[in-house]
Amino acid sequence: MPREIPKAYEPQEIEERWAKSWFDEKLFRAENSGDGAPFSIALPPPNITGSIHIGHMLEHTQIDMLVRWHRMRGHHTLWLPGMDHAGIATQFVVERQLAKEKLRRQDLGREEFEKRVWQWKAESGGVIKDQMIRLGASCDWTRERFTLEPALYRAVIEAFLRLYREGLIYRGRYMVNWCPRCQTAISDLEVVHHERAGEIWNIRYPIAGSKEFLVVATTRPETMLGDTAVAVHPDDERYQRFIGKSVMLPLMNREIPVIADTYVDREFGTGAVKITPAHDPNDFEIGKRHNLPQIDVMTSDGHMNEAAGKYAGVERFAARSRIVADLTELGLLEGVKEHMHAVGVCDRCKSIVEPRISTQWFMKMKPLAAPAEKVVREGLIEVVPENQRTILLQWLENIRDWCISRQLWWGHRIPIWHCADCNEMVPATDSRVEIVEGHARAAGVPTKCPKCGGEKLTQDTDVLDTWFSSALWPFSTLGWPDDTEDLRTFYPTSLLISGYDILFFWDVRMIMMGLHLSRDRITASASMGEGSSQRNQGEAFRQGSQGESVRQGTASVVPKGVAGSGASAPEGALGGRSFSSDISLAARGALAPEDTLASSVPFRRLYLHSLVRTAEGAKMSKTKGTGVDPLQLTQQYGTDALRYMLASMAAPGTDIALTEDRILGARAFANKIWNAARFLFVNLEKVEANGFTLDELAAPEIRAKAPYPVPGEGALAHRWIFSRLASVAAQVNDALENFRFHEACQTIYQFFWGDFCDWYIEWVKPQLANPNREIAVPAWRNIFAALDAALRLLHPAMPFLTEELWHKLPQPAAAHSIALDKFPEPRAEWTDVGADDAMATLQEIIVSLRNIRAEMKLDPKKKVAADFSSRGLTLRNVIQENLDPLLRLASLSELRVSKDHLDPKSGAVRSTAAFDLRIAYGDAVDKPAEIARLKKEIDRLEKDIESKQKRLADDSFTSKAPGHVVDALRATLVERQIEHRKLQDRLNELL
RNA sequence: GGGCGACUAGCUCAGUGGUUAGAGCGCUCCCCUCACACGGGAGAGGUCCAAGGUUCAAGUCCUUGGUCGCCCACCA
Repeated sequence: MPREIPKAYEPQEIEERWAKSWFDEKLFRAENSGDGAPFSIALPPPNITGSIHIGHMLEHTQIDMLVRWHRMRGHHTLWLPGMDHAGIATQFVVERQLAKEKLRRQDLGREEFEKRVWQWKAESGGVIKDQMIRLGASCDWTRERFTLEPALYRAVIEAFLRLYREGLIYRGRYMVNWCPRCQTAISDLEVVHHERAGEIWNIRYPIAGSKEFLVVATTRPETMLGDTAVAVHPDDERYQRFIGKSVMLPLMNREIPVIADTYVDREFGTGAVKITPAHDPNDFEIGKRHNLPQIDVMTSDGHMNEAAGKYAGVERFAARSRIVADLTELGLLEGVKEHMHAVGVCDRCKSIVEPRISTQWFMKMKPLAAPAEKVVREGLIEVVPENQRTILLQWLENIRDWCISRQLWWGHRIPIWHCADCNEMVPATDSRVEIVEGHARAAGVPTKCPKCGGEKLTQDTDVLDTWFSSALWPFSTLGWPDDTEDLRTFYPTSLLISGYDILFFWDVRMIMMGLHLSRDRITASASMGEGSSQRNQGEAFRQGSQGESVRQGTASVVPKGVAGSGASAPEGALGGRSFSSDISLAARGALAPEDTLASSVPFRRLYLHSLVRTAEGAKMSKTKGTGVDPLQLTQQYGTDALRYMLASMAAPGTDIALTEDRILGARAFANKIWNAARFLFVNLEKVEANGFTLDELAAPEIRAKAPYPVPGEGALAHRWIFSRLASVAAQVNDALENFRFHEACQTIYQFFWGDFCDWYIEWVKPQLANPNREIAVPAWRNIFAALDAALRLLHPAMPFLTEELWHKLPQPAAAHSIALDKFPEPRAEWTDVGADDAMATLQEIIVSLRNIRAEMKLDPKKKVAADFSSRGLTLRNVIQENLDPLLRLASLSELRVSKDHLDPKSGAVRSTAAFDLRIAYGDAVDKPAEIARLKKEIDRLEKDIESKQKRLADDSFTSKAPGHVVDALRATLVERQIEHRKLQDRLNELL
């Protein structure tokens, strides 16, 4: 065992060594954990694009603490890691790289481009994994998954096909959010709104065949080129006479009708609205109601198209300026005002999003939301903190259909083929995948159109939103759709820990998909893609929009083909895209039975952790340079310190502002732990000379039998520290059970630094050097056992340091790691109320004596005599029994114990209700200072006594408050009165 | 427009109706005592944003207001 322990804790070498060892040994394989109840948790898969940031580290620290805690408590524990292909984000990164070579992805072509992305993934996709390993995440890396790997690709196809057959996925032409930079549709959630000062223009639209105008207001003049109507409120008296007439659309010279629609707000602007059904969600709806044509005036990259007449080819914002200028010239611009409004931008590239009509794939959300709502409402998924539960439920109530198709090349390609002859949509025959050049693609390629027999089938070019595959993560990673051992063992997962910022993107969608899909698995006997669902799925979708039985087996089903697509699709995308729900409440009542729901939730508990912010409270941002690199902090302060700092600040529901002094504090703590252990080993060397061996003092079987009785004066501290251990273990268990990481940290911190170091070690130091084996051996045994327990308590938060120190203690030959050791149990037989009380009193006495010394400015090295007085015989006995440590810790030469009055004139006195202490004045007596102190104290006590007396005099208090509260108050009052009298007497004697 | 959160010591934050509201850092004084100066000891420091209300009892629950922050939202 290495004995050269450096004075200051140097984490770097230790951490790197253990991180590598844990990984190489596959220490955290689920198979290495205990055989208790399963505890499973899926890592929120980081995007392959990035590197670990401090937010990941917070998340991983919290997950890791719980995972390690469960593992140490013997649970069959799995933390399943993996990465997300992050479609749009990754494509964005690789496109940027291409741009440096002056290339666009179109120049490469789809296949080449995909190769480039894979290549890039091979180079940089492993960064996060390496970082996680380095930071000590105790994942089962043998089960690592990637959303685009074959097995998960297959799960995605399977999920798509099922949902498609059920009519829950449909295709149609609707208003979507279009990013002209990324050139793809994006979901509502990927549009972020920024309040901006823009302009609103008032434009005159001449009434056809008249000199009058209708003035409309717009913030986007360029869209006017696609106007197909002007709308007014039907009851608006100003415009009644124009309804049914038409106006001449300026610049385009197109005659468009004036229509009446109650959507129009008479109070806003001029009360007349231009209607552009192809470029505005509301106008889209109005357009449908009034059968207006939809004129798309833009290209996919944000330029005006040929429908824009002379503006064709002009970039959208350039067109805006030109149109405003042209209107001005024509005298048709009535005015322009500054106007605050929310501009939607692409979450990824920050381009202004263009609402646009396009043919996309959508998922009906209402039918999926109903069961999700039920499980959350009924607590089958527990959401912490509580307010996030409300937010989640509100979002589910207002859910709208999800645009799941992306015009990207990096992702899961939609498993639908289009017939060139009749436009029929033909789904993949099954969910099989084949590996081509190392990567998966759908293998169930249909060869013949079932409708027209045509053989010219081409696969849909769109890919699925990244979040579609993420939504399957908890079960796809465990082998779904196959009925695997892992799925049976670890699904539903026990817990999901995620940031609240992806609650809607991910967490909720997992709940919906999990409830809908996870129950139907393919048994091992069935071949890939040919299984069928065995269990009754419940009736949820029997009464779905198609009004027919849609829940059927996996591959045996004749595809429903166009169900839910085209004209028969539910109304609207944006705006009205709210799936006019015919899943009624009655249908909700026919949801699957509780136990089935309970066994198909993706996770039983959901904990939304806080976000890390800068010291100023702003969101961290790489572009602003306010992001913090956790690996750099790790280099500087140590991983354990950083982990501890993050955990100690992770109070549920509040964001974390990162400050350096907290990290310094955590580093000091790590150092403290290191040095406490160092103390033991350094001193052990000294006694080894006397024939002691580490094994006899600290072998596992020796530690197991602690505490050992220590004869004579030293017994108390030993009884007390084990009593503390029991209580601390219970508190930590309780805190971790409730995600109160900060509380767990604080409890351990106070135990280790305060109880273990400041009191216990100081108390028993002389015993360890005692030549009498009868004393030294049990003392050593106890302190090693206590240290060992403390390390195990600390391990979930500070894995490296504790692993290192644990290995310095003798461990069973088979033991690999503290991570597989047991978490300390709150052992009832360790609880010792008598020791707790006695110790508390002794501590109080010692602190009081030190206080007197400090106030008297006595030389710290000089030992002085003191007097102790108490009427309590028990207390006096406690003093006598512990006189030796007491004298030492209070730096006294002697303590005279009596029950006599202590004269304050000859020394400085401190009193509690139970005892008095006095240290005789030496040369200098600062009487005025003592009198001032007494007066202040008396004043405080008087106020306190008064308030207590008042409350006790109140009948309503004594009659209504619980008895123990009243009794406690009475008891305290008596104590205060005694203290007060003592102080008053002393003051009188001094005056 | 809706919703959520925060406001407690100089700073950053805990605080789960019930004795005298806590921690870390910082500050003051003392100590380089043989594990640790990333240390030890002793202190100072708070009308818990404001005003009402509920309650025997409010930092804690309710209402209103203020300041700051965040999320959601199709008012041109």
